[in-house]
Amino acid sequence: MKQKKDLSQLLREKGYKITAQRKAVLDVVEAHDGEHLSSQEIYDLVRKKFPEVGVATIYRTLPVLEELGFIYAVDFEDGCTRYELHRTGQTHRHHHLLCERCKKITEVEDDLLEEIEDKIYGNYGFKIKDHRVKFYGLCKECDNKDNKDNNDGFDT
Amino acid sequence: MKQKKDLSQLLREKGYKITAQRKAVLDVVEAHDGEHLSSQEIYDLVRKKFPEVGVATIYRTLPVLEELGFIYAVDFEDGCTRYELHRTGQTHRHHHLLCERCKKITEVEDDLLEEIEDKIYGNYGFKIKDHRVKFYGLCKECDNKDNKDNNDGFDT
DNA sequence: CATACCTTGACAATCACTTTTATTTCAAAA
DNA sequence: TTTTGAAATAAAAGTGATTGTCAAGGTATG
Ligand SMILES: [Mn+2]
Ligand SMILES: [Mn+2]
Ligand SMILES: [Zn+2]
Ligand SMILES: [Zn+2]
Repeated sequence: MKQKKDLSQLLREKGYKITAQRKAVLDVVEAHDGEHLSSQEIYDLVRKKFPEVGVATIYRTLPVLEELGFIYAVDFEDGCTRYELHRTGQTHRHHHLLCERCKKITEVEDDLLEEIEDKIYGNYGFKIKDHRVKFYGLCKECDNKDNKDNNDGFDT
Repeated sequence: MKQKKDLSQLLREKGYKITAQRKAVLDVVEAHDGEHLSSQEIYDLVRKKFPEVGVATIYRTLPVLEELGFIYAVDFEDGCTRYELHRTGQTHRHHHLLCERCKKITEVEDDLLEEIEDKIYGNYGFKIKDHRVKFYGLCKECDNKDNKDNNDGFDT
């Protein structure tokens, strides 16, 4: 109820029309803050409230919401585009930790990249506006499990 | 002629068979070091030397070469998987700078992330093994062009 | 309300990639 | 060498996500 009236406003500003479908799609993504829903999952969720909506509408709406800055597309290389809420205040995309074992995804809100981005500007003259960062490895739980399993010192 | 005999060796070690198709695919990626070829582009290049090869073979071979550590898959969100040579000595994936204006892709060989990865291990207990990092912005040339175009101080 | 233009739903089409099937090749054993 | 069975291949059909088409319906103004 805080970002909702901005949708109408922003749609209008960009010359888009205000429709129930567009609101419904945003509602779903907002209701699932913290998750990374696929287009199909969003479609299924929208249909619960709005059974007659078409898939194409979902696929057309998501890029519009992204353009307006309400959502971000994310890619976890699982064969489909996923979306997450762009939380107000977030200036850059947050990073993701992907556990190779249990597939859990953890969000890292700290940006941590300013220094690197300065170095890159110095070395390449490339002016960075945003980034996509994924870290692959083992989450705390999976790492602990590993260490318990082979706690003999074979490290060669 | 330096990594080529390793292919046979590694294929054997992993229980894969040594085939002309697999060699031909690696040859193509090696011959295009510095580029980011799509599966289809690789297919077309392999066919020049090996006209009877099938697409499916290309799609099956690329993940095998990736598993063996010869190539990396990269994703520039243009609807297809691209591959690049895994240069010997490279321990982590290098980063890419993507210019939003001219679409040029620049490689950053410096890792620069050790410090951040330590912080993440401290804060989340997540043990990082590798990463995918893309920076979006303006390359030096496009940035210079921009600054020349509007060199009046409108910054509000 | 009327007009002009957007947006939508249904569904066909596309696109990258995978699976299937019949056939060939590899390499270990005879 | 020749045999032989598993593994790999080419070609074609299939898959699943996403996009294009188009007639019908909705939205914003006057
Ligand atoms: Mn996230
Ligand atoms: Mn590269
Ligand atoms: Zn885990
Ligand atoms: Zn540029």
